[in-house]
Amino acid sequence: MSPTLDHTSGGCIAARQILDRVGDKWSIYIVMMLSEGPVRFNQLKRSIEGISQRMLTLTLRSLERDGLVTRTVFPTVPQSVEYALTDLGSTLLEPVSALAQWAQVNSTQIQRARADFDAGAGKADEQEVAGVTRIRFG
Amino acid sequence: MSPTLDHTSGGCIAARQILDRVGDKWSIYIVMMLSEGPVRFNQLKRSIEGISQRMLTLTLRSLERDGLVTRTVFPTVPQSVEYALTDLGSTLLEPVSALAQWAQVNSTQIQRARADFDAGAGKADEQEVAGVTRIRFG
DNA sequence: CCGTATCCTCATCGATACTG
DNA sequence: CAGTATCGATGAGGATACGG
Repeated sequence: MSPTLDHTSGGCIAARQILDRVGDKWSIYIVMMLSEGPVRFNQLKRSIEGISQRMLTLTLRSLERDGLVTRTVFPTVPQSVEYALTDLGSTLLEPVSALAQWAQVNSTQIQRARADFDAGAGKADEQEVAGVTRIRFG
Repeated sequence: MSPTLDHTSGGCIAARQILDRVGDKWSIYIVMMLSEGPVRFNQLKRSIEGISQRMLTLTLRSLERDGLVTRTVFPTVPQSVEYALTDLGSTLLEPVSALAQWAQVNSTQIQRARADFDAGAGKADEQEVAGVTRIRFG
């Protein structure tokens, strides 16, 4: 393990804040769709399976507010609006991709752990119980 | 920017799954508290500001189910229970810390973006509007 | 000390309908 | 095409009380 992992109080707060930002239901989908260049509103809506118009608007506004995406209106008729990652938004892709990669690498292990846990649920004699290796003093 | 960022369909799914896992309100706090060694239930409860007993239990169960933490019961009187990261849980700390570091580095920039956005809200003449640089065709 | 059970609240999000 | 407005369901999560 790396000895330089940041698990200080500040690190916790920072982690939570960014997870609040990008941990919602749709943000990463949008960020990843925009990773290759600007995309129009309805293009996003079509390519992100299951997103509602409402949530697409809300999530884009929120990303725009945080300086992660830009919104550009083209006054054509009918109008079209393009969304694109800012430089800041682009840099976010790196740690997010690292997380995604971790997930892909360890997904089978997690699935097995879940299956094992669910299989053993309720069986008291399968629970891990340590012997009394220490006496309480206090 | 790195040319090897994974924004494939599989990468999206993987990202969402891990964010569902670790993006909830309390998981990172717990994982980070356990990063330096085993901690007992009530120690966790005391050190994680604002967590309820209910949510601590639920989140720990969920982390245990996914093979990220272990639960060890010491049959002392009264009983004590220690939680610790598994090897898998430890490896998760790295991408999570990367995210936290990104958040810390860019937090001021985000705060300013928010302030700017909120200040300009409602003022139509401040919105970014592109000229008609292309004609719609179909 | 370490939980589980119950109730209650509030934010999130989908569905639908309507505007420039 | 790109939104906004409104409503309703759902579920996450806090408070509290109780049990092993």
